[in-house]
Amino acid sequence: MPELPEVERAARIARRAALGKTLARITLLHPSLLRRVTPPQLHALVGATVAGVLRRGKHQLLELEDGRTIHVHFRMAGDWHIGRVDDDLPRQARATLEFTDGTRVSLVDPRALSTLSVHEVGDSPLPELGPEPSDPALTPSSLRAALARRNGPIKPVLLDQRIIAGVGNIYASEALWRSRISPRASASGLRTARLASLLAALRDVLGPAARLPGRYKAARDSARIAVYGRAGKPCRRCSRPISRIVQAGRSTFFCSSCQRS
DNA sequence: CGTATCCTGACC
DNA sequence: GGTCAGGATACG
Repeated sequence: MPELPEVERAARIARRAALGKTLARITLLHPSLLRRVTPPQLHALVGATVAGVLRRGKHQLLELEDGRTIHVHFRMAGDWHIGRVDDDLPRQARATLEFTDGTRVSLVDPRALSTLSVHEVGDSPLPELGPEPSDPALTPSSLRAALARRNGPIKPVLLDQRIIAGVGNIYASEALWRSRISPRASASGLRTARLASLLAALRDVLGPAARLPGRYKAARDSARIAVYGRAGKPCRRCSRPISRIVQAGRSTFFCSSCQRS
């Protein structure tokens, strides 16, 4: 499920469910969650109140009034499910956050790759991340500078969260298709004009949360996914078949006819 | 740089 | 049974 637009939506849902509420109980339902958090850390959260729910890239931060932070990353398949403490647990619930008002926020994840960690005051919960797509300081020339020392093809580099936070495998392919740039084009070789169109395409395809402040985009066409998963089907621009290749272990979909290096 | 790894489920 | 999966990281 989750790239930036889906995580943005999830963070909103969590915010509506949890903001201002006080934790009554946190339960881990799958041992994979123990990779980043200990039961004592979780028990110590009881009684804390959620002061804010933020998204940064694909990361979610539940900021507590006392300055601690709960960090959640959905990885490939995580999502929130909101319910009440006496509801049946959703299938594949991996952790639950229960609040004193009876709200239950469940982390559901069929693959159990999601991570949850607790950070004390002064302990930064986030890894090194590039700018948000919506950051006005992100410009074609700043992007060019960020790519200057990168050797390989552009598509895998776009997945590096230190370049632009929140770009994932689907929308990387989509943005390259929209800007007619080959996924195999050299990252450091792209000139500012082409990066301007790539950046515009990324902001467009990543949805409202990725747009520059104050800019609207009217139509959310159903053709938002133009290439991903469409190997062999006709390109929506030139009708030639879409190709699938593997780069850095991930699928890339593109049109070898109208996307050029 | 590429590859393996963490997990489970869907699909061929 | 094998392959693939919208992510990230640890390795060689």
